[in-house]
Amino acid sequence: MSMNNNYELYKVFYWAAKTGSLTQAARALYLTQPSVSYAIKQLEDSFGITLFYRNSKGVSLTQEGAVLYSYIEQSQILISLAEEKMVALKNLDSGELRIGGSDSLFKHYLLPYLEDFHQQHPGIKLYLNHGTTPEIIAYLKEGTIDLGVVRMPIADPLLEVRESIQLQDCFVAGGRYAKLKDAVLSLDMLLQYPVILFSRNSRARMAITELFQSYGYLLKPEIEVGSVDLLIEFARKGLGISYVTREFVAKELEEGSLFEVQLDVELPPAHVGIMIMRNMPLSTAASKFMKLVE
Amino acid sequence: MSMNNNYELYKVFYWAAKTGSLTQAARALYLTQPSVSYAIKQLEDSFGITLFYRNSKGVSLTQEGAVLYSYIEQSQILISLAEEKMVALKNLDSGELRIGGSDSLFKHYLLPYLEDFHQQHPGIKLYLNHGTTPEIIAYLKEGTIDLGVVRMPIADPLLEVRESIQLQDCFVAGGRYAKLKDAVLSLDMLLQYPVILFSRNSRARMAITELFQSYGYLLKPEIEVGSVDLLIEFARKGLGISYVTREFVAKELEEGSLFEVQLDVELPPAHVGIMIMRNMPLSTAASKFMKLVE
DNA sequence: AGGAGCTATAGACTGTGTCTATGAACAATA
DNA sequence: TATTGTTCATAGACACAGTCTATAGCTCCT
Repeated sequence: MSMNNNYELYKVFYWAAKTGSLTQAARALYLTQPSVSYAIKQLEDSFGITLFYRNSKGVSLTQEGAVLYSYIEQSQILISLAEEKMVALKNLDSGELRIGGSDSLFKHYLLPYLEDFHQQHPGIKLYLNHGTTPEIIAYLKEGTIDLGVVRMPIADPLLEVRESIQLQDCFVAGGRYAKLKDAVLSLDMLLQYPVILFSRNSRARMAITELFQSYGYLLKPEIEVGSVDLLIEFARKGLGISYVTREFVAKELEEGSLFEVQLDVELPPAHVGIMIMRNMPLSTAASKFMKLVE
Repeated sequence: MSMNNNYELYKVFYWAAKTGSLTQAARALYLTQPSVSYAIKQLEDSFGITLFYRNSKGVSLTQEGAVLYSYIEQSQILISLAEEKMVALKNLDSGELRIGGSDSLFKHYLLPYLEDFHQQHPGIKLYLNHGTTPEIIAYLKEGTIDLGVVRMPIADPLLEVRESIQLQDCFVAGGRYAKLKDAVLSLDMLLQYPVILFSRNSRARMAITELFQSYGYLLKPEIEVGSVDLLIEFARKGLGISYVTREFVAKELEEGSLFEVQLDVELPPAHVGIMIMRNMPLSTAASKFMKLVE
């Protein structure tokens, strides 16, 4: 009558109808037979409708019981699927991981971790979202990505930033400037050469510009490019001296197609930070990935 | 972790997700906010997964919470539909009523009740199943019909029979035998005339044959037909004297197209019984119909 | 007749899901 | 920067709903 049913009763009803036996339903639900009997009675009383015929070999649905079952069966199946799905999400057999960052960080820093993670959890879909630092922060705040990988420092009260590895930016040149290989340049000497920098809105660009400024110099690039690859490529071709992250040109430095230009001042180190939303729980996949990186 | 959830928790989850607020969910469920908070926490703990982001203006689903919701929403909608349907069944706004009986009983006895019932409950589908008494009993036992309307007596321990109206069978003839109108015949006198009987397996036929037998006569029909309508039609056309239920030829007797042949013995009355399965609950529609007939 | 199923009922107990009261965090006012 | 009104979380107390065990009644089968 009251129609304010405990949904638990439907679970009992489902198993009673499915097995055709209150005793078997009790076994399936880890209950005793009287409990099941009681639950079914409750459900019947609440509707004012008899749902089962009771006979000596079990129970069978009445006309009305069969109607109810046609709905409840679907409903219970959905719940079972939901529970399976949640286990899968928990076990990282399924789900998604959405990361924001710059192309270069993806390629030179995150790639090995991503490969590792993907191998461990092939069921997790990876979404890599690249953009500038402000864009990444915006994505994070609107929930489009789970975490962002950017250069420090980040000072946003809504964000929690975990410092990761330290990178060292430096100036590199190719064979055309081989004479500089063993020299130690001052900043103003460097400015005699064409400099290639990353585009204006990058944090590395801002950092080095400020450094020159603090010594009273104006750093004005000859060439400005939009990707680390081009930065490397142009330096190798001898178009100028590129300001890049040393770790990102490790291969080129080793094989000798690029060499580092020594300076008489120390360049500031760059820290990579992993940003997440403060006070917001991470998805299982995201927190697992964070652990992997640490 | 345990995955042995009380399904009641999903109801709470559904409303929390739907309204985006634990407080509003509590209102919808007639609970207090802490109860809802507790329920959600339980669900989250059981999965080991955070389902909601909590912020100062309510809650919103996490990635995983949204996955869960996509399943649970459907499930809850189905349950709501089921509950609505049960109310409809209870109120007889929907459902079905399946009755077994002979054509003649449907037409001459049940019809007014059926019309009445259908007018009161237009949502109930009527299924009329005609057959012989043993067939009706079989239908009843296999659950194909809710109740059967047959002639008494019925002696089956599995059946419960409620006696309804009493019918009186009699012999009727048409104009060609007008000379018998005021006569009172004995059984052997009647046997001088062609007799028209209903088919062998009918209970009325069996009853009258036995009566003749008890007086030492053999009743052998000239014509044997399969419907009451034909019984009437043949008598009117003068093909013989028909044995029919008086109540079923009331119209013909009144308009004078048939008259009753008086006998010097009393013919046994026939009782109509409504059969249902003993110890089996009736559907709401069926029990309502039973009341209507009484 | 006896036994082995099934479901229903009675009575006792436990623990879960309630409640109230309060705290803490945040947002939107003044 | 207080003030007020939201939100959700937590603590502690309590009642009763949903369990259990034990038993009875019924039907079917050997």
